[in-house]
Amino acid sequence: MNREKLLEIYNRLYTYYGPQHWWPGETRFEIIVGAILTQNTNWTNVEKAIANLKKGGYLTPAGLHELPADRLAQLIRPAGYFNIKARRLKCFLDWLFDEYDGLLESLNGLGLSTLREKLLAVKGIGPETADSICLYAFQKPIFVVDAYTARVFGRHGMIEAPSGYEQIQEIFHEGLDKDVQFFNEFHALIVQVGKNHCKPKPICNGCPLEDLPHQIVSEPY
DNA sequence: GACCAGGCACATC
DNA sequence: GATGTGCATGGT
Repeated sequence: MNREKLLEIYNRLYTYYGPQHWWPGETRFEIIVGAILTQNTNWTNVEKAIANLKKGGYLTPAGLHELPADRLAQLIRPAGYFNIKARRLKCFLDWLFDEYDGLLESLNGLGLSTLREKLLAVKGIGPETADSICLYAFQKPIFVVDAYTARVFGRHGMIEAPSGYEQIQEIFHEGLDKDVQFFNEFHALIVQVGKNHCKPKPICNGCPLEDLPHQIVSEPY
């Protein structure tokens, strides 16, 4: 039912911002680490943490698996929440080595719903992080919801007041074709408009969605 | 100095 | 099941 509206928003954002080339990260493992580090955190801070890991030569499953947690925490310090994120990375790696011998390729063979469930069972990986990993690291067709998604589409009247993660995700899965590249680009574009215009204090002037019906509403998610 | 950032787990009611 | 809180750095 919302297909037309969703596509109009996508087209406007794509016309305005162009292709986003997501996820920023050179390897599958870097994407996964970035997904955990960026939880509630500005990406520029994550880049510094990742640079530290790269510089030390630790940005591999084995490298991080062997690194002591307190040493890891110091390296990812710029990303904020460094103690808890060090533990979360460790949880992921412990699981990866316990269950799959440290081989990410083994995860690639799993179906989308199985992979998602298994990721969610890892402490520190919630719905958004799991879906980011599925979509951006493993090219599985799933739409990633985040705070920007809720805010942008809440303001444009497409999301009811209190909505849960899966409820919002359903809107996109129902209205759109399950296409990896399309989901990739759409989410990245939503982050762009969120960063530039659709903030808690909106900067509607110059927003590519400015002339669409919208109003400031309480955060729906 | 206040506000914000690509969440999540856990406690409490 | 809903709501509140801790986690923390760095840019605007």
